[in-house]
Amino acid sequence: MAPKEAKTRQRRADGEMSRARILDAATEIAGERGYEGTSIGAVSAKCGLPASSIYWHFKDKDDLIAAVIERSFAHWLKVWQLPEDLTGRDRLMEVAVGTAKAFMDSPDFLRLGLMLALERRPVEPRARAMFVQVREQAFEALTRSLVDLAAGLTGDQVRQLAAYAVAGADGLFIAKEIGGDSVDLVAMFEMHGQALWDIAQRMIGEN
Amino acid sequence: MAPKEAKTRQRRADGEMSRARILDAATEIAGERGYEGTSIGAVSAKCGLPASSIYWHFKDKDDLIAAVIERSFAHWLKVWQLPEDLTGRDRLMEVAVGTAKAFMDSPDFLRLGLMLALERRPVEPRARAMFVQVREQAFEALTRSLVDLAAGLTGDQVRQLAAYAVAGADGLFIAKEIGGDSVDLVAMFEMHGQALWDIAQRMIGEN
Amino acid sequence: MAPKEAKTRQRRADGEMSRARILDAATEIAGERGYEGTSIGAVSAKCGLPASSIYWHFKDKDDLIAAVIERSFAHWLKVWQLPEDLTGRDRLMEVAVGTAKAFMDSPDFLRLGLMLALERRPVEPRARAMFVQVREQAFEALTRSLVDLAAGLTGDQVRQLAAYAVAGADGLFIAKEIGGDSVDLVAMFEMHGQALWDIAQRMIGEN
Amino acid sequence: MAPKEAKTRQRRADGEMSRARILDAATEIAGERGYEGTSIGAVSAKCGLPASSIYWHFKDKDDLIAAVIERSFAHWLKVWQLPEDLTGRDRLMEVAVGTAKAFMDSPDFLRLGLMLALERRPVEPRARAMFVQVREQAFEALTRSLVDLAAGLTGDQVRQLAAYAVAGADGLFIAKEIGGDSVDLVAMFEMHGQALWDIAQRMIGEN
DNA sequence: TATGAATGAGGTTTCATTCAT
DNA sequence: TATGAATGAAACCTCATTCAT
Repeated sequence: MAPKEAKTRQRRADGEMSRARILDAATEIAGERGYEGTSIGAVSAKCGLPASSIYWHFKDKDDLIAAVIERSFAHWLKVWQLPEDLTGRDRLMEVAVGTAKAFMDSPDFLRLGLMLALERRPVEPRARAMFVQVREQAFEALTRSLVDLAAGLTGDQVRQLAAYAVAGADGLFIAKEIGGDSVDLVAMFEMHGQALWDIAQRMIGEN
Repeated sequence: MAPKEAKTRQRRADGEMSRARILDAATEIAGERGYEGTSIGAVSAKCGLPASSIYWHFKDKDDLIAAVIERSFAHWLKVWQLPEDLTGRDRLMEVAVGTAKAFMDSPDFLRLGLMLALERRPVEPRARAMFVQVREQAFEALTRSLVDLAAGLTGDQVRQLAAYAVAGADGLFIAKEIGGDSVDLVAMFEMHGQALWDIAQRMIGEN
Repeated sequence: MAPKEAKTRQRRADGEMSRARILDAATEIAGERGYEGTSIGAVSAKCGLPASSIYWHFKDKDDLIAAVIERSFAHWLKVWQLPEDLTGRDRLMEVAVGTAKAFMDSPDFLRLGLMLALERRPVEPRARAMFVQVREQAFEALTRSLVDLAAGLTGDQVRQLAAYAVAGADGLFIAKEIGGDSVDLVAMFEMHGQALWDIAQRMIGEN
Repeated sequence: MAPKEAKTRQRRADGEMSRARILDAATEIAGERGYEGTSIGAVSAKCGLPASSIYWHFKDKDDLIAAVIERSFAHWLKVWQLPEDLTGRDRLMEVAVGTAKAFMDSPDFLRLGLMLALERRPVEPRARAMFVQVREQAFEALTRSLVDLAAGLTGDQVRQLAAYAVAGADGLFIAKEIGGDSVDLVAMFEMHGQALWDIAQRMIGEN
């Protein structure tokens, strides 16, 4: 049905601002309902702009969700700071706890990303490719950081360690999503940090 | 050209078989595309029965997907056998490797379940509730098994350990889903088993 | 969806009783929702018999609703007794009040009938024809009775009077349906009886 | 063959006109077939706009039918003019005859309204509420007019008279709907006017 | 820089009905 | 005397998208 008059009539509409409003709405909805669950109509209703305006700013739905991922990742990188020199157990634990807090602070990015990552679609959305790609970037950064932590490990071992670190983080995020308040995410991440440290030490010892 | 599977019009009514065919189709599609991505039309096309017949066997889409989860979980439990007495490092590693293999053998159940678990919908699908519930069952079973492994741990510690075990498994599954052949799931699960063992030992030592 | 096990398992099912159960359910639903609003599925759910059983007892939906009208009319005739000799004002008022009570006692028949009567469908349901026909019977009976009341009126005048009597009754029924408890149907019918009496007297005077 | 009405694809967006076309089609169909009998598909076919366009202009079917009632009532009020001062028998007869003519001129409004009024649905359509409401307005107006006619009546008596007037009108409308050309609606309404006059006089005399 | 209106495809579900048993 | 299962058509409605302004 014809949308009722928008509450705040935008005189002299500002393109950037409209784009941001659309992205805000799409981020929220997509973070909760995934790709298919995010309809242009729902985004339009949430941001107050007509659906056709969304198509002025974004080529199509795929483009919109990809932009959501892109912006969310940039935001995420601001929240989750990985130190250049990840040396020593204490630094590792700091990063672990920081990751837990970043997850709790802005879970939408990872929730949407994981939903996208799990789907197997005939034609893969650009958004999924984008998530996998930015995730890869994060993985590379983590790998570089871990080199400092675990001098004495082979490149393969470092990568395996990084993969395990990421997997654990994903899994703990899901645990928190399912368990809600009953899950102490910080404690779980401390456990994870400890596990990573132990694994690294054992690897070094075995080399 | 190879002859199309003869579209044997089911004259002889065989409800159980039809139900199974519908569930087969729905399991495959939902495992790949998630809840929203699974359309009744697609299920109908895949199983050969008209959409209206699906509604003879299932009340609605929600009911169908919930049935998919239910049956997939039963199947999963047959593939993934948890020993009653999980004692010693070797047994733990066996379970870890077994889990890896079970994941590779039938990934649809967990893929669909995780997609459901991640979604935040205005009205929660029964299927999600069902997944969370069967997952809880699995968690309880694991907790019971771990008691044998780690005599000397408090109940809270065992539960934390179990939660970490499950989270790691989820995360590694996702890593495999994203990374495909480049991920050696068995090796990763061995690492996870080792990590769990280390954590348990450390906890016991600290008590 | 496949209907859940019927509560009372009918061993040695009795055809007449099944038919009656179906008619009971259909009468209730059709009396509330009209022809289109009455679905075989809803009747099936209400009477506990599968839809296919309804087709064993009735040729099609049209046949079912026609049977509802037929049975309801028979029931109505039992409740609403028109005396053979409608002579004098008192008798007229008795009939008026009796009609009011009959309406309140079993409103389903007239409600469904009027809904059917008002509809203009490309192919007219048998049920509508049946209602119009039984209504015609009632009209004829009333006309015969009124002859006694109003000796001195021409045939045309009697028929006009009967038509006005029926119209008033219909209208008052509708007023009660819309107004509910706020309408005193008996009082309104007493007014109607008085009006008919006045009209008849005036007609006689004018002849 | 006469050329089909050129299917002038409305390139130039003219919302008001489209809305009117939809309402025209819906009014005609709903006036003949009632709420359930009015399918969006049929309205779409009749007005030439795709079904999805109907949903641009109206939230849902309920909204559409309610709009039909609203517009039909406005139209009805233009055709049926009730004088402010309804004094004297002649004025009353004029109104009666005017009502008969208005019914014959545009029967759709009342036919649909009565069908809606008779239905008892689990969730009441907005259209029914709207009909009952506009009918109430008409009733109030009539009550006010009758005050002039019957000075000397109590408020309750005037309301009862108005209710009887409305009921008679409804009933006569139905008689015409069923009887068709065999019913002389104007003559019947003259009878009704006379009856109302007699009742009023009798009431005044009795007070 | 935007948007009102439109549109065809497809979504879920219900419909009346049939048929083999 | 029934009924489980099936079925095509059609119901209501939402979808992503386009286009003229």
